[in-house]
Amino acid sequence: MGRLSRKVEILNAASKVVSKRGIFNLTLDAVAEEAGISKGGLLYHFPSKEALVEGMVEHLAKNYREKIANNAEADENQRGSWIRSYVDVTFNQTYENKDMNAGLLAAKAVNADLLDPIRNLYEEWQEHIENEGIDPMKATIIRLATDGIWLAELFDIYHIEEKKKQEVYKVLLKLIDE
Amino acid sequence: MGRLSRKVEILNAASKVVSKRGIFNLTLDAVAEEAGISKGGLLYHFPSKEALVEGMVEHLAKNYREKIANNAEADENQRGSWIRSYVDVTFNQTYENKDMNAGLLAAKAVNADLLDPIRNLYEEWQEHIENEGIDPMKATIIRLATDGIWLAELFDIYHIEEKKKQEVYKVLLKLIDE
DNA sequence: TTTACTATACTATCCGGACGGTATATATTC
DNA sequence: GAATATATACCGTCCGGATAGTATAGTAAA
Repeated sequence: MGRLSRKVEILNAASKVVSKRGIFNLTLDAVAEEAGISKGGLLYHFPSKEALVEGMVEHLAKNYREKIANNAEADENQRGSWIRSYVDVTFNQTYENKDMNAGLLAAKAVNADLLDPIRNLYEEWQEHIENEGIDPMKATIIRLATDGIWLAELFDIYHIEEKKKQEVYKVLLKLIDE
Repeated sequence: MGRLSRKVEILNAASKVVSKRGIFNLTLDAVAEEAGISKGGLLYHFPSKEALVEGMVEHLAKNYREKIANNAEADENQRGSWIRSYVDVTFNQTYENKDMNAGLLAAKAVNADLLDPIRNLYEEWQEHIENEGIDPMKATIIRLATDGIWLAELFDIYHIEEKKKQEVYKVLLKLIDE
């Protein structure tokens, strides 16, 4: 297997379509074209649009879960490693964040039940964050503030200057260790 | 004018459709039915779907702006009145919050430029929050944490227990006055 | 009679998904 | 090893239904 599986390629294409062209252009034709496959081929792998979105959410939940977990494990300081990892990953806007947003929007649009894997993720993280030696309330507030950044970026609502964003980032990290 | 203007009724109906049935069901027919009007009547008031969504966003931005401002003015304590108002309104989940979410999602889906009034609102509030006697960084973090609650409720992603939510609320309010 | 509003009928486009095929690889049987 | 069968992966067309938007004729009130 020298390349990503076709399924994963399709899922990435779907995220790309949403990110670049919006939910209303998440059509089977558009995804097929972006993935370089025919519509028939797409439907072979995902028998319906809903199945496609389901796949998107599951895939991104898996990726994100691993990313945060690996990041937390790599931290030499155990205390607060999960909340630190969460803050890190959210602030370091990567392509995964975009995929996350695309998946969230797609699931919310197609069928809110498809958000379940994200709900599970959210609760898992909260569980970790509240049980790693940091005052739970403080940890929760740091987490929520991080989610606030996420909201602003999801809707591109608040053009926070990079410098200011980095300051917030630093303050949140410092708060963890106080 | 003993009743709301027809336009406003239509805008409320549109928000309701999005809240109850999702973005993909924000169709002219569905909005017309929800508003108790014909499709022709709807198109008389809003000549296109985009115009309708534009109307939604402008209307909710106006309402929200007034609501936060009134709340801030009614506060006997000047210091921190805006951030307090912002936290209050966001935590007290009202129908306006639902409308806000519906409008955000609709604008994001139809044409992200339509989010401009929200961008303006966001920056206005930030301006107030950073200049009312509270340490700007602290105020920003409180605001972001509040937005985190907003994100969770927008996607119904985190089933925070009401009790816990109220604790967070209280802690944020207390932080303002520290 | 103008303005504000409503209703109905219709058009053109788009989209999900079904479907009939094709190509290739691997087993199985004789 | 030739012939037959089966599974997997993929392609491109077609169709019914939904939807945005148009055209037009009407009503109520000021």
